[in-house]
Amino acid sequence: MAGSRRGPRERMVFSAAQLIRRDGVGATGMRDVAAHAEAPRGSLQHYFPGGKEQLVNEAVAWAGRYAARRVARFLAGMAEPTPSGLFAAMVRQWTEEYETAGHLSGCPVAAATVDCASSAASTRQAAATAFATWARPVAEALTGMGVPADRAGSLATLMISALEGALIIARAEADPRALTTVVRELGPLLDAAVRKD
Amino acid sequence: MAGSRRGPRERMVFSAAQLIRRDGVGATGMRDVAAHAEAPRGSLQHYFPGGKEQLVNEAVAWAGRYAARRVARFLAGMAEPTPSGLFAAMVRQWTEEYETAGHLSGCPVAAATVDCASSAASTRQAAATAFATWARPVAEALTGMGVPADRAGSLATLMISALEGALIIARAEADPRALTTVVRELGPLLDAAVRKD
DNA sequence: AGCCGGTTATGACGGCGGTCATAGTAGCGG
DNA sequence: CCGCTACTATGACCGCCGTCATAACCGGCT
Repeated sequence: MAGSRRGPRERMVFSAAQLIRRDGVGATGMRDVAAHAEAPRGSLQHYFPGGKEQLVNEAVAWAGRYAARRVARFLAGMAEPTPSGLFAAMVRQWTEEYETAGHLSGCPVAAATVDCASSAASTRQAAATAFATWARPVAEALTGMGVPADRAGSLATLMISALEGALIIARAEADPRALTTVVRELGPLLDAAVRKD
Repeated sequence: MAGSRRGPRERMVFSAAQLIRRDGVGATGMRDVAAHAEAPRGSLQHYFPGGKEQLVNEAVAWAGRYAARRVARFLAGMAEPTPSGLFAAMVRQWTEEYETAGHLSGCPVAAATVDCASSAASTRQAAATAFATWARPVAEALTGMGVPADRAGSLATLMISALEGALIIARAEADPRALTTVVRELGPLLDAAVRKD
């Protein structure tokens, strides 16, 4: 993985996001993160003097930026972009993971929200900005496809909501069916929002 | 609350669900559950010899049945039921909670999935059946409203997905906006699925 | 060489978690 | 009164976790 080429700090943030999205925040220990990142345990307090909360917050922020980057890459790779195509591409990331890995992991931002929203205000805030970071390029892409500006933001929220919710159901069912279902049902609505002209 | 009239066992299951949906599974201790239920700590191992996993599983199952019961009550209270009306009623439960309590808690099934799907197989299974228990009456209601049978199940999945996802975003933002957004955007699609005749 | 800031290494500490063991109580049929 | 079952009570055990303290490294600079 290209991650091992990065510095130890970024590796730990990356590993934290990976472990959190699989096991949740509570079940992810600092020692686990260091081990997974093949980083020295002593570096944790050096790079993250704010402790676990800081590490989690940075992992969440990293995930938000990563999701936004994915959206940009999807758009660049689509010849004739459509809202449903973008949504399908966003979801495909997880269905592909299921096909290759044989199981489904969740979204670190969702995990952090579920585990920390009521206890750690800073993490809740980090998750909110992560979602915003993710939704912004989606909404911009929609307007670029001809969706009226006043609906683009709402539809972006709907897309991410449906994705996150379906991901949870799919994990519970250990089956990506819910993901493909929301793509199939939501796609037409999204395309119908494109301004005809 | 009517809960104190029930037996201690059911009270503990109820309390577990409440604490889990607020703090997540990892951050919810057995002692906390007993204290919240005003039940003796010693009763935990008596009623739940399977330990925390059993308690969590029962809390998840209870939440699934509760959600299904809510759906039935919504339908009974609606003069002219429509898909969008049902969805709005399902979401309203949380927006109302925000208005009265001033903050948003999550869904215990989602929390259990996020925290346990990759570690406790029985809990993952319990969450899957809870979602199925919830989705079934929704799908049946949709068919009763004239939605073609082959789409009712898919739309029920989409409704629950959008609800769960929006709930996570709303919690992160500490604002129910995402919930109202998905109702507004998804409502028309749901109503459009009703067979015209 | 000597120093020094940025790192890594390691062990200890306090707290809390789930679980177990054991004893206690209350009710009740015999 | 006995014995039995259902339930309650309490404390102890062990392990893990996040955090801190302390010391060692190590490259580069003077």
